[in-house]
Formats: sequence, C-alpha cells, structure tokens
Amino acid sequence: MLSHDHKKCINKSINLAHKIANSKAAKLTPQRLQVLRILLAGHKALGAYDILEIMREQQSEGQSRPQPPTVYRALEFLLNLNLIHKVESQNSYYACMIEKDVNEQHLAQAFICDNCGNVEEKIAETGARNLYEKADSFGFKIEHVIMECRGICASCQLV
Amino acid sequence: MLSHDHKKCINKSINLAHKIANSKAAKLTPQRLQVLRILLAGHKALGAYDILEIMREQQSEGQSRPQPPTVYRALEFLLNLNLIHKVESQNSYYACMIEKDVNEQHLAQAFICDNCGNVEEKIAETGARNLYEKADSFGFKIEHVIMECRGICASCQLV
DNA sequence: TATACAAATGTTATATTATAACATTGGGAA
DNA sequence: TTCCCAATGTTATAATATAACATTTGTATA
Ligand SMILES: [Zn+2]
Ligand SMILES: [Zn+2]
Ligand SMILES: [Zn+2]
Ligand SMILES: [Zn+2]
Repeated sequence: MLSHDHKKCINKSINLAHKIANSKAAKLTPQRLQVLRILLAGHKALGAYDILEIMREQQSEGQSRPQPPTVYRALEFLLNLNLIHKVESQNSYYACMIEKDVNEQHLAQAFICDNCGNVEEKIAETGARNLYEKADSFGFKIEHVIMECRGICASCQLV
Repeated sequence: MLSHDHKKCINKSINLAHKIANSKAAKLTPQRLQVLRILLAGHKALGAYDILEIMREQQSEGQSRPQPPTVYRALEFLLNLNLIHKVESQNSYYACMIEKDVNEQHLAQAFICDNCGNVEEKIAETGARNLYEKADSFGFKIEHVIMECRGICASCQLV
C-alpha cells in the first residue's frame, strides 16, 4: 500500500490536523504532534507502548523520559479530534487516512492485515446506513460504531 | 429486553451448546458450562474478572479457588465454538443470542447499551455483504469481522 | 489390568494495557 | 504582577491477559 507519495500524504495530514485543531481551539502541542507523526510514519497500527518506545528513541537532550500517561494523553487528544482511530480488537492506534474537510465526520471501517500490520481505512456508507436503520428498528440510539475487518491484505496474499 | 421467557431462552442455548460441542467432538466440561451459564444468566457482557468473581461465589466445598487462566481458557473454548462473543471495545464477553442451527455461521452485530450494559445481538446481512464487497475491491481477504454499536438502549432512553 | 498418552485443569508468576492521583510548569487574562 | 488553568511530569497501581510448568483425569491400547 505504499504505492503513493507518502511524504505528501504525511504533510497533507499534518496540515489538516493543524486546521482541525485550530477550528476547535484545541492545541496541537509538540508532544501531541510527535505522536501523530509517529503514527503517520506508516499506515500501520501501533500499540501505546510501541509509541512510547519510539518517543523515547526520539528523545533529545534535556527532555525527560516519557511515561505511559504521556502517550495515553496524546492519544486521547488525537482520538477526540478524530485524527487517529483505535483498533479495538488489538489495542492499537493508527492515523486517520481519510481525506476530509475540517468538521467533516466519517464513520471509519478499518481493514487490518494480520500479517504485515497495514491498515486500510475506508468510509462506511451503506454498511453504516444499515446499522443505523437496524438500531432504529428497536429504538437503540447509536453513539459510536466500531467496524473492523481482520484478515490478509492483497500483497501479503501473494507471498 | 427481558420481555421474553428467559429460562426457556437459557435452556435452548444450553441444548444448542451441547449439540454444537458434540458435532465438533469438543467437550463442554462442567467448568466451561459454568462460564456459559454465568454469561447466559443475563443478556449482558461481563469482563473476565467479573466472571471469575462469580465462579468464586459459586464455588462449592472442596473445589479449588479459580484463577484467571481458568476463566480465559473457558472463554477461549466458548469463543471458538461461537457460543459467546467478545465485545472488543470493552473487553467483555456475552453469550450468543442468535437462534441458529448446529454448523450455521453468523456474523454478529452487537448493540451495547452504555447505561445498563445490555447487549442486543443481530445478524449482519447487508452490512456484511457491503464489507466483503469493499474488501474484494482491493484484494483484502477477510478472516474476522468486528461490528459493535455503543449507545443507549430503548428502555434506558425513557429514563 | 497395567501403561501410556493427551486433554483438561491447577498453580504461580508475570506480561500487557491503561488510569489514578498528585506535583510542577508555563502561558495568557485580569 | 498575580492568578488561573491547561499541559506536562512523576509515581504508583489498576485492569486485562498469558506464559510456563505441575497435576489430574479419562481413555486407548498393549
Ligand atoms: Zn478516519
Ligand atoms: Zn499485509
Ligand atoms: Zn452470536
Ligand atoms: Zn439499556
């Protein structure tokens, strides 16, 4: 899935992140941006402690050694802005890869390769409509939807 | 959602469980049955340690105090037979409530009430088809699908 | 019946994921 | 300047899950 210009992809995402943060008067601090960048480095889902380790590797002189709450706070912030998503079925996190407008909502479907870890994110359309209709039919009010597909991606099937 | 005859509901599920286990030459031992019964007691999702606590309460003389692996082993067994499902977004487990035939597969959609904990399980039809089509479109081979809706159930909205 | 094997269970310890609680810092607003 | 509050730092611990090895139990078969 790295058939695209990933540097451009990252820059686009970071620009959008700044816009979204500004529009909500939320502060995309260096630390939060660092976590976002770590996730944007690849279209893979990483665990919180994987991210922590990378933060420690990237740690420069004079900075204090990051601790778990640091990661979880950044993740929470980014999740709230919908800049990242959590893969509930594996306790991991990936950067949103949907090209969207500021304020645009989207219901994500994640296709996670259990071989290489890549995540392909799609927008749920029909599938989501179906869920909301079904919920309506018995009076359930949906607050949050989780749609994840675990499996093997195209390139991993070739091997 | 307890507008049904729950004793009958439980018995039906347990009969089916025996049939499914037999058909796969899998042993539904007393311990495994105990865990299934605990989950069947209500249409709620319970955490592994909640189940463990109940097992300990139900512990009779001479039996040894159950430990975490005991619960997780039983859960794994029941998950494999599709007799229970995991709510990935809250690390909890509930008894399957789909009336199905032995050997019948189903793709579950769980509607979890964040107020009362009740789970309503539906079979994904349209939604699932949509997912598989989408996956096909970029060569992704789906092994397992997770569809969860978190929200508020009808009766909790009345309060 | 005796032996041997495998599945299930028991037991202890520990790994992994996540949060509570409180202290400190730093950048505006008044 | 003083105050406030959001952000970060720090320490400890909670919650979820599994590894590793010992023991039991049922049953196949020699
Ligand atoms: Zn997204
Ligand atoms: Zn792959
Ligand atoms: Zn089910
Ligand atoms: Zn409810």
